[in-house]
Amino acid sequence: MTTSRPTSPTSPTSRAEQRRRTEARILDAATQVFFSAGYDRATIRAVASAAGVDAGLVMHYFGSKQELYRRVIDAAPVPEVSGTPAEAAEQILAGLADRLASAPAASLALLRSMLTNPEAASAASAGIARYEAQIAQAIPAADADLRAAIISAITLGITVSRHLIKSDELATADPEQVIRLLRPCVHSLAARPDPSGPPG
Amino acid sequence: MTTSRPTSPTSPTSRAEQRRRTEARILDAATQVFFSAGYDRATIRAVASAAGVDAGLVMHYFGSKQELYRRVIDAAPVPEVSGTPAEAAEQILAGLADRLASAPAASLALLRSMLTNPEAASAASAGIARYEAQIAQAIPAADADLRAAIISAITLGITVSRHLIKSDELATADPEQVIRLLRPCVHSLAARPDPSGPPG
DNA sequence: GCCTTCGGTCAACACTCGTAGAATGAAACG
DNA sequence: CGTTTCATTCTACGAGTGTTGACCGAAGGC
Repeated sequence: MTTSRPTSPTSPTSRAEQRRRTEARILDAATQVFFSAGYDRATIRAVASAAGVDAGLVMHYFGSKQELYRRVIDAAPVPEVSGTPAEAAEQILAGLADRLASAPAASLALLRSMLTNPEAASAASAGIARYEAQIAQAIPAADADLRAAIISAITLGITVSRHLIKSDELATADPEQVIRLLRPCVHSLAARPDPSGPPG
Repeated sequence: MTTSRPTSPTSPTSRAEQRRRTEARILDAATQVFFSAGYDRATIRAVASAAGVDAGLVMHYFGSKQELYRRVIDAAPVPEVSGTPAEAAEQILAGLADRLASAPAASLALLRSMLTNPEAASAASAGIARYEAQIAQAIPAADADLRAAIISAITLGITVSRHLIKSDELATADPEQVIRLLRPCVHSLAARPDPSGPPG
């Protein structure tokens, strides 16, 4: 369709460039498909169709469905958390608010796939571990790792309840109200809570 | 194998009784298979094999895979929550402690299947809604439903992180320590928190 | 201009799944 | 006894899956 100039040695769409673009397009489509369907229900043909190519090409470029999934996971970003415990807590809450307000993020894709497929689980849990490490480094407590894991689990549960289970009170709630109710929880976990706490 | 007495009108294993037993055995096997595999990865053949019968018999008795799944969900129990907010909070924490210490419960099966299959989701979310209603009735606040949903989401996130994601700090943590860290959260959600709270 | 390289498509294989229907054989009943 | 009922199994179909290899056509080096 386009007026290509075949005589040019490095044409605007050289072979290598074309390949790079197609591969990126497949990866984007795979991210979307894996998210909305989960690992098992996601099909190579669906990814190929969404990318506008043939299923065989997906296999040709990525080798296998598992390898394609691993590439998707590796490309998923991890939100940054830093500063004082209080600042970190607010960053976590802000990130959660984003996830509540907008369409579900990549982390949801990880989760759904993880719950679906045992082989996908090991690849995906690495992504969550990265997020927990981010949180843990901002918590000045001996059990920082456990606290970070709990915080991560809470945000995960909230996000899952809203976006995946849906039939929830949470699905229709105002994100800000959820955050407001959750704020003392996250802060009490990020910073050491009232030392005159309940009896053990 | 057993010395049957065919002359007896109602033999120790009459036809109706035999059918009842087989059906119950299939339902038990289905519960187990649906739990450990999720809806999609669970196969009629696996259920049949676990029950020691043929796949066709499962279809003959339950009509379809979805119908079998619905029967499994309907049979799943919901933990009771009642009393004052503080008492309810402790009951919730105790239930969570049980789920952390022992093997994953039926609720996990619901969740996994729910996340896997959209048709299974509607059947399973009813079970979670029942649990949230239990919690909400014990919370004396205008936004009791939302608070209950958040509490349910938190316990869900914790359970998922420990039993399904596994590669967590949570997977190896002492359940009591998790409960201790979580106690102020649940209590602050069940009862109204400090009225001199943070600025809106 | 010729020949290689390679992005991309097509058709097919082997497998598993849910499901349907015929076949079997023992129990219930006259 | 014969006949009917019914729990149970066997066999098979059709659809969908990941994966493969042959094939096509244009880009790129000589």
